[in-house]
Amino acid sequence: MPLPQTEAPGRLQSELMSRGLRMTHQRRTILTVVETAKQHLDAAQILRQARRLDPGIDRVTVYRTLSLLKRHGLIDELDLMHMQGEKHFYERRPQRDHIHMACLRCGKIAEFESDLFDRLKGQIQRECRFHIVVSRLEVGGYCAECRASN
Amino acid sequence: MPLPQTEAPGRLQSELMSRGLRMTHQRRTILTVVETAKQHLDAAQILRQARRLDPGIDRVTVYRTLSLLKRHGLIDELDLMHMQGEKHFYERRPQRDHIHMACLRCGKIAEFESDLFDRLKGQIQRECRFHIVVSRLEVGGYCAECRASN
DNA sequence: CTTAAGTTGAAACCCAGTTGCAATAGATTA
DNA sequence: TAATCTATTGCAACTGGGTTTCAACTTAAG
Ligand SMILES: [Mn+2]
Ligand SMILES: [Mn+2]
Ligand SMILES: [Zn+2]
Ligand SMILES: [Zn+2]
Repeated sequence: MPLPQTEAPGRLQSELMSRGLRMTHQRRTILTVVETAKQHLDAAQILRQARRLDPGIDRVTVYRTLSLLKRHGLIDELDLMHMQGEKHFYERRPQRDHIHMACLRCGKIAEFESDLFDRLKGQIQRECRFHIVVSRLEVGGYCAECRASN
Repeated sequence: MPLPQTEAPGRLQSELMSRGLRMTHQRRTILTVVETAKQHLDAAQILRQARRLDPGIDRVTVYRTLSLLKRHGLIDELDLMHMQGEKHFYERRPQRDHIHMACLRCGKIAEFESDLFDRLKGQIQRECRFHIVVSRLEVGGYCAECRASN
């Protein structure tokens, strides 16, 4: 069952519309999936979720929409240490960047915001005269639980 | 022409041998390539270089050796923002971690060591009780030259 | 030298992501 | 509202980076 077009646009959607991009039914669906995701989703998961709202949607449209969102800086692409396969994960770009920690034993992903991280980016921009558009800090290791139960 | 086996072993090589791993001719060749690389190389580049020393070497052996080195923490795997294709790049793990900056316009890769980065990792280990095994900070943006000539 | 386990190359395979193209659907204009 | 123009879509074929399988071959130990 297609989404009603009366649906209130989310932030991603209004962001794209304000940039003069065509708002298609498929895009609206994919944006909704990304916007309401509770964890980091890969392209296949996004496709599956999107198909529950609009069964006709094709995976190529998911990939195209993800690149569009990436190009516009509205989502971030993550590797999450490529713990199984080479796929990438996506999340709405947050107001403030965060770090991703991937446990190499249990696979759990944790997030962490840090003032030190913000300062580090500031240092890079100043000392390297490098204008940062996107940044990704991912660490792999062992979480507290996995270290305990060992 | 195969490398003479009298060749003095590099750090990677002696590290692997000290861990009781079999030192084959192919591994020696690949280790030499990685060890003497002047830039970040992807698997295909490593294969090409290795074949110049030992033409019979197969790409599957390159991939297997790279995973071996990764598993032993002797090399780091980088995305470098996946600026063309989905390939990965490799470098010998340095004594001190560094940050990679990829210019989205000219493609240049710069490296940067920072005390703030070391402190940030310390903070993560302490405050998140997360034992870091590997860390990767990559930023994409615009280098000084590209910002000037625009 | 013999032996046993680890490693190799070749070929087939896998999977995430991309490309080409004709049909379709947004947005704009009249 | 209808015509128009152009961006977007779905499908199918394709690409590229990396992996699996397995028989033949090395390596290191004894
Ligand atoms: Mn990657
Ligand atoms: Mn996140
Ligand atoms: Zn864990
Ligand atoms: Zn540049």
